[in-house]
Amino acid sequence: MTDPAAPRDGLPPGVALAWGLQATARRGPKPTLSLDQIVNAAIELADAGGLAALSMSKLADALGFTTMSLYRYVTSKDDLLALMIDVACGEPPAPLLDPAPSWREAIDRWARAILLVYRQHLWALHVPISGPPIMPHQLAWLDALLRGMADTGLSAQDQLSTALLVDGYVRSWALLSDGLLQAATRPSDADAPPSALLGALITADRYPALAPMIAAGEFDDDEDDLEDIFDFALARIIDGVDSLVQHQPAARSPRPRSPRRR
Amino acid sequence: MTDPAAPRDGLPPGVALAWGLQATARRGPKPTLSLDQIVNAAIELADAGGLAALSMSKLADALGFTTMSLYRYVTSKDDLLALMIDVACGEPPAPLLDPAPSWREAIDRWARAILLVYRQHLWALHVPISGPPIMPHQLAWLDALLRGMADTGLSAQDQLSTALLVDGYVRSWALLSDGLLQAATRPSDADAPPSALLGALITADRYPALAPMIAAGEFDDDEDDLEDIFDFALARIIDGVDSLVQHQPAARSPRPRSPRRR
DNA sequence: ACGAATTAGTCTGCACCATACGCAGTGATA
DNA sequence: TATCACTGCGTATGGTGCAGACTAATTCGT
Repeated sequence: MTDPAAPRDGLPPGVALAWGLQATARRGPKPTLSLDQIVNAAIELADAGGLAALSMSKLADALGFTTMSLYRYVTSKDDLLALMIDVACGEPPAPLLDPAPSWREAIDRWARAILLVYRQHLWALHVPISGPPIMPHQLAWLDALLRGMADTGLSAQDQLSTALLVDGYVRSWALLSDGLLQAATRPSDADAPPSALLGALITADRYPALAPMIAAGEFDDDEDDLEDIFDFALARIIDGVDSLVQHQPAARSPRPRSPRRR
Repeated sequence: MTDPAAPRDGLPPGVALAWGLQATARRGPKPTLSLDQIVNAAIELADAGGLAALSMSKLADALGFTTMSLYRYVTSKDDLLALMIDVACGEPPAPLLDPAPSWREAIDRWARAILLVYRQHLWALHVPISGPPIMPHQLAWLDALLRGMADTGLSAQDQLSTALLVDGYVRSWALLSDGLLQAATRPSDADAPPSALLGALITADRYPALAPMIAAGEFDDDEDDLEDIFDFALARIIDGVDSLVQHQPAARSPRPRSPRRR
């Protein structure tokens, strides 16, 4: 309880730091390190080599300090990860905050913008979610998306649900597409062989719908195909929202919230 | 290269095992363990305590063997994880394979069925994706979904993209909803306080769209709200596919594949 | 029937991990 | 000036995945 990162009531340790509310210390030697340095160096390491490449000792080495000195700034590695995610998200780019020609366009732009972020910091998606988003930058992104949906006429709940849908798909897509690309650009030790061998295993009687597609080569995706898949899915999501918007013009409440208990 | 798990050309080690093509060994003492035992015990451990609770030594302890004995059956922990995922998926339940009244219904049922699986084996979603799905049960699930979409009239590529969309959203939803529920059912050390404190931090000038929603309590989700969110998103996805099906009745090819290079 | 070949499980050891704890020095405050 | 909160470091603990040598069991070729 003597760490400098215990500033306010109830808040989880890292969260308070991210909002910049630490009771600035006075006594003692000036810190030669700073939280910013640490977090940025950690992001650099994780960007380069994934979460596996980020250990407290490697991070300390990169900064020229010993492992344990980091714990003066961060209460645990999980804490550090939370801060890293928030910094890595960054502020939503300015064009996203300008009013878009339509909410369809707004969602589309938002999804593509955050996909870039996720791709750049893929490790962030591997950090387990431990609660609702409460970090400033995450909320800023969410706010940007909600602003774009303002003129859909949807209820607040539906807007939130839509935001979760869009973000959720982008996240899983970022993970999947990276896995596919990485597999495709590997030394080929397990590239062509499976394609042939699997063709023999995926028989039409066990996989009646899949087998013909494999045989037709629909699985041999290159990078452009992957982009097509994302475009397709995003368009489907937006169409799905659109069909709701069209059919429920204004002041709708077709999905009443379950009555509040307690 | 002397392990019994090196069966066929090119295939990654675990994959071959999952398809059941190991060159059955002859000489030497009879194995007292079996791959099934190991994988099932590992799944049990992971189900109970997450991926963090699964270490080779804990697994060996649970089976009453030493750590290293496991490596006679499995070439690496990653290998084990791949096998675990395949077994944990299991065969798609029978009702999913019966023809549904409509493809809309088929997608809906499939998504809810696989959500149950993901919820039961959440750890599986934390294992990084390392390539296209090539395990038998994963492909069986994919095939089941594709069968349900057969009468959409969509191209094979669009069907695949749709499948990826549905699965991708379910995955991210399983992860998120678990995180939210876990946070909500925690000892309350960080439950009520943030809600109040964050309200003060999330100001209307920095978060113009979000702040009113927070103030209105749209964020205080209970379990039923979470189900509503999933229902909503799934309906949006299906609607989005529907709008494409409606506008492109048959034999469509509006999204030409990018021309094959190489 | 017997030795050779092959395999199952164990043991030891290595490199690495997060982090608890205590200590030395620093430097602003009383 | 004396205090003492604070920074940064060293050491230590108990964990991880896994390489490699070793023992004992089993089966094949002869």
